[in-house]
Amino acid sequence: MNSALQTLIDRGFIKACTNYEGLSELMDNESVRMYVGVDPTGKSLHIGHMVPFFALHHLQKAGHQPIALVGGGTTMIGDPSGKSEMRKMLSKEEILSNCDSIKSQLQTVVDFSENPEEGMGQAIMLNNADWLTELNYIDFLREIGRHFSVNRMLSFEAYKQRMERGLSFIEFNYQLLQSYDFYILNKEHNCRLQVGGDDQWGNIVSGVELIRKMGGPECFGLTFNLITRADGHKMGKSEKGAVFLDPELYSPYDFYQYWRNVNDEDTVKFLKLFTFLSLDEIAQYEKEGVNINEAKERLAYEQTKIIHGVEEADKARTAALAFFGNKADSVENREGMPSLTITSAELAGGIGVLDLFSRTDLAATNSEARRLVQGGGAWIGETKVTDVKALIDSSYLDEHNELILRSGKKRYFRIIIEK
RNA sequence: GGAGAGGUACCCAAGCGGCCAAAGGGGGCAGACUGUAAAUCUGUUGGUUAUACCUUCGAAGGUUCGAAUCCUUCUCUCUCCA
Repeated sequence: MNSALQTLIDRGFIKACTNYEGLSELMDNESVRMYVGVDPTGKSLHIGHMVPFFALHHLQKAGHQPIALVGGGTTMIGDPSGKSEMRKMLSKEEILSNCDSIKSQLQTVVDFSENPEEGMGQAIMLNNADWLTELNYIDFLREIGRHFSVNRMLSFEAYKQRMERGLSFIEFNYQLLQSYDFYILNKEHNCRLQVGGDDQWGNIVSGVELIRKMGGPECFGLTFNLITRADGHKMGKSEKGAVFLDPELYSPYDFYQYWRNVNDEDTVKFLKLFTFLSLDEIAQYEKEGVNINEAKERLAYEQTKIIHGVEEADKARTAALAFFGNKADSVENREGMPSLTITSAELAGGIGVLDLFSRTDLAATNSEARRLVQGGGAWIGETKVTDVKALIDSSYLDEHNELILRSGKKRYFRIIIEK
């Protein structure tokens, strides 16, 4: 088996492949161009989107050439999946701006630079709007549509389920468009492999078949396991919704905490999938008697480092250690914490607890803050606040002239006082 | 085009004239237990200047002392038939 492919298998990425032997041979013989699709429906990706890109990272390192294909064209018609959701018809401008931010996020894992390191493959980013928007319906049906059998499409698992609940014509066409993408990428860029989540299996296979029917070379499809959590929750979802990569939407501190708090059973699995640590190194954490919390700290640190950079990772880690590890909580250690600045004049006048908490991320509204106080989960420093009418003034300041608000045991927020 | 069934809070889902800010479950938050884990148990879960008030049950009108509940129109979704 090809060593790069073997790496993906060992790390737990792979679910299925259209032809292991063929792909392995191809990868042994040449630098393979491969693609994965991503829809620019939002400003930020979340960690669930990243699995295929982590896989691409390993393949790029082995000298293969990743293509990130943003679905600018497919997004134009809106994604109809999810029955209660309104179709998102994004403007071209929105899509373009989304593409930009998505690219910068992908750059943390895949190297798109012009001159990648020695031995690494060249990565590029393309947008399927470039060819999809020009399509002529009649031509498309004549050349592409005739290769698809409705009977066969309906036999795919993805559609079977939708037959129960209803399936719009537009959604039914996704498979054709995605297959066409693969066909174009093969023709124009010599792309031989498409990778994606397991839910993409049907679409990927039909792309491979389309290329064959159109007289192209044998192409390959590779899908990755849908990542699940041991507790059955959806990967990448948290109390705040999706765990976004954008620091504006999900602070690096919270991001670190998300990984720090994964299930015991998931820890090693996630180390393999979401970090670049060698398997040997990860094996250290699997040994009997190893403190599972060390593994989780490592996971959180490595993952934060990849997405937000060393600096943010360090800050998040020191902040976390300061509050959970009983280390001296110097001001530097608080840097990674979400914070808010208020003036000393305002504080001197006294601020109601509810008001103060609702201005932080700890409570969205006054009522939520009230519940928190009444439930006994609101803290300022080491003082539990139990009176909803309490006025917070400078007497609450700690030795660093700051306020550290806390919701329960885990969520912290730092109030910085401006003179 | 015809017939029927529906649109309820973050999600699923009860309610079918006042006791409804709306049962139950999921999810979230907090408390207990812990290892910043899981499981379990308890509380809580529209908003506000808070023993009261305001806005919510697809949209707009109407009946009524009083509507998520009844009537009219509109709109969207689904199922069956053509």
